[in-house]
Amino acid sequence: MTEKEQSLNQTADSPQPNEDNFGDHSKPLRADAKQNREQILKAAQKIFAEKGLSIPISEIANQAGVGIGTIYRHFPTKEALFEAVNISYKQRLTSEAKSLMNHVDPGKAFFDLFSRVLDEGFTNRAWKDAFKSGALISETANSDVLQDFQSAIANLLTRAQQAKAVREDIDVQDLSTLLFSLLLALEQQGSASDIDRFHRLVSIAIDGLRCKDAFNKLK
Amino acid sequence: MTEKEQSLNQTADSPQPNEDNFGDHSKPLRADAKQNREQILKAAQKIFAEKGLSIPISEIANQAGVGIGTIYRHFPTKEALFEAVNISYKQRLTSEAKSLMNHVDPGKAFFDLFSRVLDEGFTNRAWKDAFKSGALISETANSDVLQDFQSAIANLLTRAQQAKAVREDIDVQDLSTLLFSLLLALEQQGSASDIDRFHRLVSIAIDGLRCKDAFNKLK
DNA sequence: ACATAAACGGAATAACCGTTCCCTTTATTC
DNA sequence: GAATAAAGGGAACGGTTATTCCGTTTATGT
Repeated sequence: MTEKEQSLNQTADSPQPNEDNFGDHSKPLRADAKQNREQILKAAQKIFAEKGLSIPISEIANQAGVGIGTIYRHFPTKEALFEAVNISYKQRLTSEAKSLMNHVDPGKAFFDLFSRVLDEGFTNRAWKDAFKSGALISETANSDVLQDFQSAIANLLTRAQQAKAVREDIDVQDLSTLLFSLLLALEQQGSASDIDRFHRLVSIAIDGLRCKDAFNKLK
Repeated sequence: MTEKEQSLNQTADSPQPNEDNFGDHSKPLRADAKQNREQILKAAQKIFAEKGLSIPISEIANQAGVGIGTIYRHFPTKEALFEAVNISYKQRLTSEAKSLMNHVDPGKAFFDLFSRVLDEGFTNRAWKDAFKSGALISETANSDVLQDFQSAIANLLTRAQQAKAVREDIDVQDLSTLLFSLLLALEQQGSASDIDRFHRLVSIAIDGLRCKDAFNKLK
């Protein structure tokens, strides 16, 4: 659906104004360009967080005070812009995950991260959409950040499982799916005082994840 | 987004060919009309179940062997068609719920229904979309069927809670949200052998829903 | 068979958006 | 303060659908 008509109106020598500096860092940007790029990212961050991936590009352009063309000068597609915005979230959570890795209680460390990811999603719609579009689970580019994120989580999970704090039959994929599903849950549901409901859901998930050995020992 | 331009191209006396017999049962349908209506419902049921709410209407028209116009003669909007299809799912599950209401073990009865709803969603995309569009939780029309469904579930839940099989701090809304979230989980994720993953998820949810008293008693 | 209202079909309409194109504006360099 | 290449803006394009409109076909009653 994206790779259809490549070289249609491309009369073999036109200057190809776009698809230039997207890998970026090739040439220093002009002063105004750099500023606009930042405005765009800021606006995108705000609007994606509020309304999710589905808003029209034009809305971001408005908010940023630039034209649509300017956005496309800086980012080849809407998705690329979205990705750019999401990288920072991923980095933040990754660093939180890493700092939790040395926690004395592997179970607590794991469930802390679990809650953090969900809390982020509760207030940040872009984060949910990132999960939805698979941006956190598989996919293409920015694999450095993504892999970091993945392996940090995997590490916490494994340690928690070894400590018998988390049931052993699940893997990172299960975890992603579970997170994904909880994040989506509140998407289109009533919005108001749902924080209580949300916490109850999280609590159910956490109890469900717990290793039953802890209880079995009591017998 | 749906109530915008009402009477724009409406020159005050045009015959309004549509919006006639949608409340229906007013006049007996012509023989071929009745047959087509059934074909449409059958096709819609199949295609919605396979591909969800997002397929174009034209695809249903093809499958049913009728023109687009015919569909709109019978159903005022795409959503109305979707709703018509979904009513039967709701009715089926409602009757299952009712038959579980007298089960000796309220806990088992509740978790059986819980699993049934999820299994349905696992193979029926329309069912997921129904949840997504809120069709099972709040909303407008067909309130008879919906209320039946809701109260049947509420009943099972309450009984299970009274029997200390399910934690007492949740309500039907929580339950809906949880179901909703699990149904959505597998939507855009890998598809192949996901049934195992799905069952693990369900198992997590069920364990999380259990009343902790059962374990506490062991102390 | 015929008349006629009901039902059909599907081209045309309308609205929405991502992306491109190209003309205009501006930062930078000398 | 020109010259010029980079950057900006936003109208226009193209694709996708839901929905409408109206000329054609058909079931039904007589």
